[in-house]
Amino acid sequence: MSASPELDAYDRAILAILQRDNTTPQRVIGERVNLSAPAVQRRIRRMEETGVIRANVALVDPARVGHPITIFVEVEVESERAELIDAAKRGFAAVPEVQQCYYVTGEADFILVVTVASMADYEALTRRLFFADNNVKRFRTFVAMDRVKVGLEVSLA
Amino acid sequence: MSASPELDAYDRAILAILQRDNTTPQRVIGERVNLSAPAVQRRIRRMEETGVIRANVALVDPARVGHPITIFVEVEVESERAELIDAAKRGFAAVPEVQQCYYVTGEADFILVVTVASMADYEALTRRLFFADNNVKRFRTFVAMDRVKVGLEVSLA
DNA sequence: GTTCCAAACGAAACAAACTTGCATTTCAAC
DNA sequence: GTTGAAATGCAAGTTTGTTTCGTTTGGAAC
Repeated sequence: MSASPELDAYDRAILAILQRDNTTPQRVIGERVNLSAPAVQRRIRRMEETGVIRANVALVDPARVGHPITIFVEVEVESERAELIDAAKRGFAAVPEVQQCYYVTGEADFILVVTVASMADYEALTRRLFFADNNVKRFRTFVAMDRVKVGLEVSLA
Repeated sequence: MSASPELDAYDRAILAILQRDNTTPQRVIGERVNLSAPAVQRRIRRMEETGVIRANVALVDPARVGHPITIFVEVEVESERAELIDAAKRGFAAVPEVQQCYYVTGEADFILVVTVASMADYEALTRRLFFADNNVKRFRTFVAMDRVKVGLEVSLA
């Protein structure tokens, strides 16, 4: 899971395809990158084992499963004592509505991406998550009007 | 792609599995949700056709492909004229390093998630993206120290 | 309660994709 | 050149995905 045996151009080409559609048959991938299907398969397996590929998932449209609202939250904490920060990380990560959580530098300490069914639900969430937590000094809310670009694709250029 | 024939408990159970691992065999899914493999298959295909499932992708660890730095950027524009906003959307979305882009309400107009190889690269990106654009009034940078929770999973509770 | 229809289901046959074993090739170090 | 480790392609074998088809289910109209 740790060794980084260096990715070559084949690996990158395969990743570029899988990042967009991991249902692409290995035979087709092989044709596009000029390798046989077994070679492709072995490279994929190796990248999965070494953690280059972290997961294979279906991307679901939040609006179609009852979460039409996406919200960004900047959270500022009172104390940055390590154990309090760790507790905050665990707390945020455990909430299903919190889709993403980052610990950041700058004018905020955490940035969260949240999906909810309604603003009322968001309001209830802020109560549970921020107002009930003594270590949260302040938070700022940004409601997404347009999800211009959504994904976790990484540039391989 | 538009009709919403309402998802039932089976569909949700299937989605919950696919959101975490879309390589799970249909038979296994069937066993877990109490359906036959063909039934599972038909439901998945329907959800793909109707857009509930937007894509099937491999999630790649950015650090392992040369992009160890994740950055949030709040962008504030001068004018919110529709055509300028649309131009900004297209411009941001076209940049490979811009992994996510949202048009938001609040103290900023856009929030970007960017992955880069180095701060020097980020500096170069800001030059191209913000300083060269007359409509960008100001931007704020938040560098991720810890990617506490990363994903696009949607709560189905 | 019965009839009818459309939608969804399961079992089995079928097709496609994945996986493994093995001989060959590649390439760098000697 | 020779050697050895690593990767490759081919072909066989296995698993998974897909289609067919007859049956069941769940309503709506009667």
